[in-house]
Amino acid sequence: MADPIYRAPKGTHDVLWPESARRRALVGVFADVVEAAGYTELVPPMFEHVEVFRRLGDTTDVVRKEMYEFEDRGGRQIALRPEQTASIVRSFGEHRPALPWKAWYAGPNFRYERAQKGRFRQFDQVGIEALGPEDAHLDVEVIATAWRFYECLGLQKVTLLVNSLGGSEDRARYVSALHDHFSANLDSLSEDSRTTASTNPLRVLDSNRPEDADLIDSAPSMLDHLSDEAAGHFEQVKVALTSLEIPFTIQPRLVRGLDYYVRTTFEFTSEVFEAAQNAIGGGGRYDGLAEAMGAPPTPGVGFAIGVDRTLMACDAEGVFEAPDTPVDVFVVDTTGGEAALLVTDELRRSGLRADRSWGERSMKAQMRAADRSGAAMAVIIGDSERESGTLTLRDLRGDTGQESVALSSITETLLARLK
RNA sequence: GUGGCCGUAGCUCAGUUCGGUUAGAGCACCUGGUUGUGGUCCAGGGGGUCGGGGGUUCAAAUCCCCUCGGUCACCCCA
Repeated sequence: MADPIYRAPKGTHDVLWPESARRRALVGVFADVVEAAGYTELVPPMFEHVEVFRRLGDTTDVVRKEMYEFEDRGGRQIALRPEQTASIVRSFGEHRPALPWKAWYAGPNFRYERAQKGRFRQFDQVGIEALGPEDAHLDVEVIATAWRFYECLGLQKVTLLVNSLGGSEDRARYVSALHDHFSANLDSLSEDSRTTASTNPLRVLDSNRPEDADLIDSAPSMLDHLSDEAAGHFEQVKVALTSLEIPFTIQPRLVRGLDYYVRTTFEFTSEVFEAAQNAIGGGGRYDGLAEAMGAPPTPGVGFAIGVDRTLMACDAEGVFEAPDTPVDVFVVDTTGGEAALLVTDELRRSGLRADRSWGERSMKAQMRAADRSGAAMAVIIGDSERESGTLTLRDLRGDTGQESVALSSITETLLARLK
């Protein structure tokens, strides 16, 4: 293939129709689901001061090595957002809305990584964040909202994994226990995991390297290190999920890569994915994040759903196909095009979707274009119509033939025929 | 950042093992068969410096080197 001069940057791609229509439809479904639960849309900027994201934690890879950072012309240190929770919480601190505050968002994020299946440098997420209540039922509302969204798309093979990381003290005690466990057996860990074991032992639990499997299996469980308070919170979450009849699996090794999570964490994976990147959504509680951003200490919980991966899961399950959006009418004009210009304009102003063909093409060619447009009806304007001041209407879907209609009544006739 | 695989028409791919007429097919596109009428059918047509550069050779899509791109996996995450 002759290389085009320019191509989309690595890890990005153009979304052409009909996939573009499908994405828009997905966001539409999402908006319906979350707005039905009282979430309102927040549209944060796509870039922030670098410091906003640094608050997410020094050991978070997303922040440490995957951010698109640059200095703007005013000397400000800016980063394209690698996720949106930080922006939402920053926005919360800036505007101090009344609590509880429930916001949803949709839009692209940017991470400098090597692309692979289901992982891109620019990727869309939809998500919600709820700030204020510490109520375990809020955790469950957030999880349930994601679950209902997947249901609305028609997805059946989604698995919900839940875990509790405990409060910050619990977490610290657990990390130290993990550290001891791994340090005692460093030799049997993979090379990469050895360094991770000292910097961020929790992350080792996420390793996919086969050499690490045994030591991960034998590692102490987070659930044994929960305080009574955290254990109680987690218990409430499990009970409420059960009463909502949302099936879940406890995954004590579910860590997640953003360091701000405490207590409840969860992840949705697709069972039908052949790809390694099988997480289609995830989230959790981040009670310390608002404070870290300089806002009044405010607990929060939320999730992000990956649009690209969710659509891949839909593909794998054969659900949520791209909507077909053909025009209603296609105008064929062999008299030069002025008639088509006027007729399409009139039809469009009356609310009909109308397209036409271009150039001095034969009627055969124009009819072929009409057929391919998917339009239900064709309006034909040739020399004889021009002389008699009429238009010919042809049904393109069935075999009901065609009829002659006065120029002045074309719109009302079409509206009646297309009903 | 590390490793595996792959780059031939707009798309999906033959051809590369063992170098040898003018590089093919299907789909898509255009024109005609049908001087006004689509979808089926038939005929014809346009479109490729075989990702790019260098090398070996009488001769390279085919062999060698470099490079760019894609893809999959690790890391990490959606």
